[in-house]
Amino acid sequence: MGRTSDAKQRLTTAAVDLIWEESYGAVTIDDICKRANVKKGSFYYFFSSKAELAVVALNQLWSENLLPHFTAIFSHEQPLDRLNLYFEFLYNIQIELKQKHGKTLGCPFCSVGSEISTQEESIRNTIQSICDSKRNYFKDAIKDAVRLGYIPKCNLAEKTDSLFAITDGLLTHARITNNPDILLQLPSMTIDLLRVNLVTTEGVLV
Amino acid sequence: MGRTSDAKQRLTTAAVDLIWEESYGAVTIDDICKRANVKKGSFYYFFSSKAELAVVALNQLWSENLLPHFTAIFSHEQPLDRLNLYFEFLYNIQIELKQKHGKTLGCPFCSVGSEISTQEESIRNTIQSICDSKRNYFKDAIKDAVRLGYIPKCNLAEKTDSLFAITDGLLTHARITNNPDILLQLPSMTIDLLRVNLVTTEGVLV
DNA sequence: GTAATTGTTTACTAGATAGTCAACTATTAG
DNA sequence: CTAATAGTTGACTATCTAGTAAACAATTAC
Repeated sequence: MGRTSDAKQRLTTAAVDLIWEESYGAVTIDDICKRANVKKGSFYYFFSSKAELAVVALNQLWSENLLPHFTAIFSHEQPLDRLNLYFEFLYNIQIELKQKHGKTLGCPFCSVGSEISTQEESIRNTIQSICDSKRNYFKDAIKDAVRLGYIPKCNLAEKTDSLFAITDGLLTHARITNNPDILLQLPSMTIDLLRVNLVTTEGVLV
Repeated sequence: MGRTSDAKQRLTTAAVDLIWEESYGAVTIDDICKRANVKKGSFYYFFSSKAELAVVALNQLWSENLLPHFTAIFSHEQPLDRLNLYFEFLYNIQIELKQKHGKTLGCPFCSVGSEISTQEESIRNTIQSICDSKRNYFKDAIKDAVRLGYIPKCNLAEKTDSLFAITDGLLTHARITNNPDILLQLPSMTIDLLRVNLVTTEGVLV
């Protein structure tokens, strides 16, 4: 009962948009309110601080906007196909964002995480747990690729870390250089990084 | 002639310290002045804005604090040794910073670049050119490793990008997880990434 | 010494920003 | 209808922040 509203939703959407495009520190509560068409009094009705909003917004970006794609992509049977589809997905996002904003925005979790990890522990924890979720999709794909003989046996944790690091590193460089095209190298980089057995998988890879 | 002072130097040092530890956006001109023991009037005598100071500070961090180490490390004859020495150097920096601040600070160029690349073009350009310089040390090492037969022929630009991305990606994750130890995987990751011919280089590596 | 140059200090303004509060509005259960 | 609940609004305060300006202090060339 009581009055209903989607103001809270508008605030989280506005927060993600603005923070992804600019940065956590550059965006003020007033900015977010203006973008969401919400008065500041209402902001404080729903959230007690920018950090609290950011935690909700980042979790929502992950679970509502990205997780469904991860679920779909990483449910493919061929583990190396999963990775290539994921790389394509990443690239398409960056192209879309660049068309919209004129800027390559990279990964919001990386950008925000790198920005405020030393300051806002609540946001750091949020991002760390999102990273863990992503990491597991990589890990399972690599595990399956080993099991199916596409790549040699290896230190699973280390391979996962390197795959994760190379994607986030490239996304960061894409943002810094405002150039999404370096992401196109990901499939080929991954073949080397995972020491993919090209003979065995000639038919599987593109 | 005229009065002499090292206030400008104190300001750039303070700026690097604070921005590396926190973020560009979280640090105010007042913060930098306080840390440097410089009054704000003097700040504006030397710089016209925080962005201008940041450009000078980042360039100085690179050319005075880091470049000498790069020059020393990457002048080694064995290209794979150069990389391993560099990884060790990176790790030692992060350990030192963690002992000092209790936090793993990662790469300042990545953090700041990721934070403000969509906003302050002058800083973006500064960081991009520093990245290019770093990239060339990697590139030369890889080129030499190919020439000396330690790694197979490859797309040099792509290999350089992946090596650069994996180091910066790991540094970013180290900051986000406040854990420098993942950097210890870099030598082993690089062996896979470069498809190092272990038979040929058995004596060279480690 | 003194004039020119270089750097310092203090006090100031204007505007941005976070955060509060009390009055108001809409919705629904009963 | 009405009372409880859920959300909205606008005006307000206090503080922070960027940026300015004019007087002052130190250094050196002459």
